[in-house]
Amino acid sequence: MLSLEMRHLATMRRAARPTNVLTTEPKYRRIAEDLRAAINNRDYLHGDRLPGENDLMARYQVARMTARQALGVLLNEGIAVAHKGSGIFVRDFDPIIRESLTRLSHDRWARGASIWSADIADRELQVTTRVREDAVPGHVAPLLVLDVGDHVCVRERRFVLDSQPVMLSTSYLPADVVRGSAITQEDTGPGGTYARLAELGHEPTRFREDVRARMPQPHEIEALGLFAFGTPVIEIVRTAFTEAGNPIEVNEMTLDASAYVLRYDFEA
Amino acid sequence: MLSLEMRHLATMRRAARPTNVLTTEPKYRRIAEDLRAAINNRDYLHGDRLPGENDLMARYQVARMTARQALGVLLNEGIAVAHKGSGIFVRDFDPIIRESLTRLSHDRWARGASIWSADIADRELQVTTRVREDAVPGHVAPLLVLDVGDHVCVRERRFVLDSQPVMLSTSYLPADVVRGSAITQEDTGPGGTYARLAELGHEPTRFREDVRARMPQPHEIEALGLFAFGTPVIEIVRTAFTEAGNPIEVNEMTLDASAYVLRYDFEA
DNA sequence: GAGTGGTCTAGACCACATC
DNA sequence: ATGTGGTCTAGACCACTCG
Repeated sequence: MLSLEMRHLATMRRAARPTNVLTTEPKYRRIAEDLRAAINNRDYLHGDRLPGENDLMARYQVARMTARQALGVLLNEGIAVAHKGSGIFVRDFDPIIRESLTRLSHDRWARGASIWSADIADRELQVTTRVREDAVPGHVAPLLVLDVGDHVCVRERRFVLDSQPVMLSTSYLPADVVRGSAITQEDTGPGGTYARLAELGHEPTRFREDVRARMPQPHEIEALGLFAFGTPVIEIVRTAFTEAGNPIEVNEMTLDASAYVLRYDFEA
Repeated sequence: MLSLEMRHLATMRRAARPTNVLTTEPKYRRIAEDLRAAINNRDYLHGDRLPGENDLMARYQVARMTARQALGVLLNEGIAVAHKGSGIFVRDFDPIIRESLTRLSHDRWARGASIWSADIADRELQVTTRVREDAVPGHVAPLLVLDVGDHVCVRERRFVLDSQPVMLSTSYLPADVVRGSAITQEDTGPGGTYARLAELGHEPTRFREDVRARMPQPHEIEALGLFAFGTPVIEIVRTAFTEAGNPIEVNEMTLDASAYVLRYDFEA
């Protein structure tokens, strides 16, 4: 183990940065680099336990806080996850592929199939739904071309796959349009919201998805059961338009980025 | 300020968790919550300086490391950015919208326009390109239906917008196909790589984009000039197929998630 | 019970930015 | 010159997990 440290002391002086002749990386980062290199080198595989705080303190002769800082780097990078009382483990990435274009093809949802069926095959999906009517949020109003104070039907859903929450979804529809339809019920019936909209004469035919990634807020960490560090969320804002080009629904989705790959297929 | 702390001591005992009757949030998190709430409450606006370590130590009567930990939460959430020697500031989000579908429409790139022109209007874009030939990387080989050991033309590009690096792009093409064409040059000529592929009888007509988000690796932090904390990257793997359905190019893109929104428009 | 990560204290020195 | 964040030490107690 000492030889390990000697090697790193030898590589401590690195290529010069702007002003100084010698720039030394902070200790915690060099420790993190070692661990990262070892992981990339397959010394530790998915699920393997990494050296803990005490190991690193002994190996590198540093204080506990410095060892923690080094491990914190890997947690922040999402390369490792901490299990309290047990250790820090290498993380893997085995995502759900979300087929985005074909999912919304007319023949699929018009027949009554869930738009989710293509994505997750035969894995067990549980959905909890809450519906309410409320004033349109400020950031949604312009997307639906509504005025502040106008009311919307708000459908909040939480998707749990194999007992693992994977997505939060909040859908906004003009209250005047959907009032009295099954859209205001928890169960929207066969074909879901879009089939009901079609029956109401507002069939959605064009879609826009705006995708961004960011770090989660605490309530999202809790609702999605994310690890406290290193897991971004993907935010999708989908707007559905009628043939006439009028927006009829806005759906804000928040996805655990460690669980998803979004797939978009299209033609030139 | 004392009253502020008193309020929080009052709300310190929270809704019960699994076993314990009383669960107390760690100090650093309650401090972080205060700051987050203040930001959401518009007490601090984009670019405003937040209370620093010394402020928080005095306000909350905690040690420096605890105050640092609280600020670290906001940095990790990407809500704030640290400027050494100056302070910690509220961050904003003013993204480039990347129009993904129309960008690749045939008439656009066939006419010689850059696929980027639609995205960024008249802002100044600089591209640095490196081209080389190499053995196909293991993770790319199956996408291009190549065997290990087969060679590919590798085009590495770095896009800098208004002196801010925003995207890294690595494109792989079968070496046998593109050898001798302008694709192996830094400047691929009018219409770019796809126009040259068309001339070679391998016109791409179908595209697949797989999108994921993750935390950046150190070399990506450096290459993209990211803040060290709180900024995920978006990874796009685009595969281009010919009319016959054969993959002809794989392009791995890495985007600063704080700089981009991906927009996908499509029809039912 | 021994080991793990999670939180916290009370100091210290440094590089950097601003005035 | 002062204040800022960045790094680091050397302790401590806790809750949790596992054998």
